[in-house]
Amino acid sequence: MQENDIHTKAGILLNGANQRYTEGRKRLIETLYRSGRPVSIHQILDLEPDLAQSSIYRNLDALEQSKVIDRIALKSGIYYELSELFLGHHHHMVCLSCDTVIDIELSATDERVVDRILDNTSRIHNFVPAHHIFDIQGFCESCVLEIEKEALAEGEER
Amino acid sequence: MQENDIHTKAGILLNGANQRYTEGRKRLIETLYRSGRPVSIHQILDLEPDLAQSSIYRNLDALEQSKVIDRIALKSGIYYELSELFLGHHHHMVCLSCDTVIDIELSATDERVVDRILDNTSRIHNFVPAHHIFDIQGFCESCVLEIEKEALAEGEER
DNA sequence: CTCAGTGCAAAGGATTTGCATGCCG
DNA sequence: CGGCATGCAAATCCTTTGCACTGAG
Repeated sequence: MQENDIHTKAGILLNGANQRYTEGRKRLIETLYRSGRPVSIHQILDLEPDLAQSSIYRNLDALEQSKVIDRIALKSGIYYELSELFLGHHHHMVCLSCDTVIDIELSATDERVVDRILDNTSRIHNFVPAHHIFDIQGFCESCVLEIEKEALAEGEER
Repeated sequence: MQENDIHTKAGILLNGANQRYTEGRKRLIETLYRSGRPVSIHQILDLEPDLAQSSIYRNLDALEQSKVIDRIALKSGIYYELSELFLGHHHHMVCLSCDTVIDIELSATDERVVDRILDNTSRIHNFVPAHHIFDIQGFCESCVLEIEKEALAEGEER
């Protein structure tokens, strides 16, 4: 999706929720768009040093409620990204070493399988399903290389 | 697993991590065991009013590092429960209305399917997988009844 | 114009830390 | 005993709130 389309769509979503599309909100959306992956609150505050912190918090709330962005809870904290209305349905891979989060997509088949499991399991427990979270935790390529290098260095010491 | 066995096993795990099995830690484990579901930090603080807050935080950390308990990050906050070493591998169903979290198990077949998807997806992205999180978000039975009741009442008003 | 959004500063909560004391091993 | 764990209070960090001012519609 083009950056222009994003702003148009975000404007419509905000309007529909009786919210204005202000400069500060536009900035946040651009930051999320450019990052291309979930961004932690800490990172957002760093990336937007000249927006008031209080406005950032308030705007993230407004954008979340208007369904422009999604809030993601991970062990390493809260992250935000453009909502699935922009990015489509997807999942996350979280590196347990460096806390980086990347978006991934399952094949259509796998996604269908996950959906079926979701429905069956929900039915068993009289639960009305809304979403599923299927996140993979592990170690990203660069951290694995890092870890292997350290292991090697340790081995040589002995 | 019996309560006695839990304490024995917890003691071994703590010992292995050079940690003592103190009264305060025992209390926390009992609270988690009795709850039978993930418990939020807020709830833990409420349930243990005569333990110092700082000790609770420190002990939750110590227990997590010793793999006695698991920390779970959800949109509604941080939760703790006995680790999978005690409860076995399982997943969570989170009610978006009342924030209750319950443990669920997938059938062996479904679990195998999820594992296969996990492995394939990780391989594509050069990622070394450690765990997967497959949590279901939706509305629990009692909240659905509640919501339906309200909808009905609204309908009658008109 | 008018009201929602902003910035600033202060309040409020949650979590962490320092230090003297207690208790597990 | 010796050192880790505890309790208390203070410090710190994160997030929310109040209020006067600005800008979007």
